[in-house]
Amino acid sequence: MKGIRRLAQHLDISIGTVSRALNGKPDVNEATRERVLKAAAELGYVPNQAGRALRSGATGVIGFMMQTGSEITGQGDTFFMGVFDGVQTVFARHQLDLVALLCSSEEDPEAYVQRIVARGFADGLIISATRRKDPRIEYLAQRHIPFVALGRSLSDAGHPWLDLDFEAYATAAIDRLVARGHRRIAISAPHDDVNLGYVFVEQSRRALAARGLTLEDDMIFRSTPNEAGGYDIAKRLLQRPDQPTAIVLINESVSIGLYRGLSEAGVRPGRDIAVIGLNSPHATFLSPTLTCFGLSLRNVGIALAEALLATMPAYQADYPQGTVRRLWPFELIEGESDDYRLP
Amino acid sequence: MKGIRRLAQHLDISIGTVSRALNGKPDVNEATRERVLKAAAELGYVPNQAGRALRSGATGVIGFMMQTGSEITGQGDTFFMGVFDGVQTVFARHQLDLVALLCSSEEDPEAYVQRIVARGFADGLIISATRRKDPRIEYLAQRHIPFVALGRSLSDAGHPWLDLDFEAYATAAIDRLVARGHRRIAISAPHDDVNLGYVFVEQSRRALAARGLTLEDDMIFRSTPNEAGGYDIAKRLLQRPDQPTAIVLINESVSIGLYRGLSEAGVRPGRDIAVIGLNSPHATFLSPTLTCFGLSLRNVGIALAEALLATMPAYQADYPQGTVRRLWPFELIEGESDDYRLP
DNA sequence: GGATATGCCGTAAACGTTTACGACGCTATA
DNA sequence: TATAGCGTCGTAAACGTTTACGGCATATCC
Repeated sequence: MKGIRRLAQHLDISIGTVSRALNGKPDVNEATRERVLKAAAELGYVPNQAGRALRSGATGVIGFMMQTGSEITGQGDTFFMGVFDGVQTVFARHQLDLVALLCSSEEDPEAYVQRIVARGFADGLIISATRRKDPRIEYLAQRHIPFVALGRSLSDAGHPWLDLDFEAYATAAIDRLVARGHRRIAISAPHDDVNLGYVFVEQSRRALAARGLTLEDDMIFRSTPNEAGGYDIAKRLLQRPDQPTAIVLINESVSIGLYRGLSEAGVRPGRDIAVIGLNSPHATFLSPTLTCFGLSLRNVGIALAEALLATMPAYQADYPQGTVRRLWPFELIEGESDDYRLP
Repeated sequence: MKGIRRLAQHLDISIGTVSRALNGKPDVNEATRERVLKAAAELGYVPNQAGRALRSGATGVIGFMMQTGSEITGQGDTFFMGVFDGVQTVFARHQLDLVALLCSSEEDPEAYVQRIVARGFADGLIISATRRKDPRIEYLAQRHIPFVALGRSLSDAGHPWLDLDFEAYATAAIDRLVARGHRRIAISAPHDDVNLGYVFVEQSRRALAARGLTLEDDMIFRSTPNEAGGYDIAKRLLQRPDQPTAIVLINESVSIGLYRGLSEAGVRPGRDIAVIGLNSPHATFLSPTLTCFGLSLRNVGIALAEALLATMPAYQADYPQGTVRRLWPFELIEGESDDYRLP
């Protein structure tokens, strides 16, 4: 005898009452409820996931989907760890468990999400690294699976999303550089169709145009979003006859490799070239210090969790209604890397 | 009508036969098996996780347990991403899904693992960041839950484990430094009781003793295993009257902060102090280049997965028997950071 | 005091799948 | 021809939980 039966037998009451007591249903005496909770704790009873899920459809699990694999990663750094931290503080209040769904780079993300959904793996999903056109969104929305996207997309299904305000970042960074006299400003960009890349490139273009400048195509340095990509950018950038005098980076890790590539050529950020990037634990310790934009990943995680729960019937009572679509602002952290000024 | 019933109705055969066909059971005609597989693909049928798990006990999911939370992380970097990559290539062959079980820093790891097991969440577990004495191991072994540990522990339950060879690392690094004339050699260490910290400290002590040197307690710089910890080490190290002339680091990220802290004081690795660390994507791009020890995380992941599957009855036919207990060797990557020599 | 409401609890069906068991038709053997 | 064996398939019971439903007390009302 095991499971809820054992608990019921031990207490000499029916399994129905035990279940109701544990799940906080109304029609159960407070005295017996306490007896049940006490016994459950003593016997270490934990409801079986499969049984519960099969009957009620709820698993008590929220999945955070992320891609793995050598190329795409680089994003996979401490970024997600910070977000997880925030998400979990919210979920803990509802006895929800957060698990990371690791989609291999060899598997199609849409097929993966379909599999997860069909298997009834999680009650809700958080998807990240949204593509400009993202089939996952359409699929989830159509099936009415509760989900929230970290990142916008052209695929609009009236779904909730959160995103970092890369437009504001591009504008602020470029305005700052233009104000310091820069005219030939380069930017970095991912070479896949992840949405933030598009947003960043286009807004950079507009910000430059507003200052009477144009973003030439060869001033867009596409790279893998990791340290090696940054190193590669430095090499390509330095061998150009019309070197840019400043560069704005869209990824946290590329600054590391960029610094290295520049220093090998004796080029020093803040003295010979202006660099603006995004904040991260290791970017913080670059020398010379990186002028960067950052935000509280934990707060993003909290907002992400709340946005998701607001769409789930079982939890939405505790959260403000309405599908949230929210841009999260960056804050400037002044460093030395953009001290380089032109007349 | 949905699920397997729909598929059976569509094919006009019983659900039992459909199930047997899909699961590769012997007593089913090859022709009908093909019909079933074809129809399943067309209708996009995926067996419901809960139903399957409830009946057969198998979920098709392997959990990789890792801690989240601001303090402990720092390990959470690209390290795990590399391991995941290897694990998944093995699991893909068996239609097993890898998910990361994120244990919040506010929850007791043992309670967490008990909850996961009692819920019947996964068929097998990979646990990481093993403690010197780790209650998770005893619990899992006692319940006969298939698992493998990434990291050794004093808690020996005859269980399979893999670990990086930190003894060899300590010995090689210290021998190298001693050969270059160093006598006052410092090491870094975590301040919790994670097993690798203990191993590293003790082996460093032995390696020094073998050279007639002693590891003074105040030459052990305990810190958080991240960039900030490295920065802190630099500050503490520099204000000492009897500054060490060399330091060996046990973590991948601390080198970043250490470099920064040293450079602020005008101390340059390889010229004024010798530094040896562990390899990582960002350590690779430090300047001056870091002399470090590294290995293929992907291969570690592959070995980890194979070690786990070898203990699971459903899969062990494909893998060599015997519980694996294996140390993984580091390889030296020579850099400039330990060029500093003493007479 | 009878009818009605209320609080609490037990019963049993249902969720979707796997699998032990038995049934059926066919072939091979005696 | 009778029997045994084999290949294939359908039937139905289980897995552990939740929950609709009904039943039994006790309290409340006229």
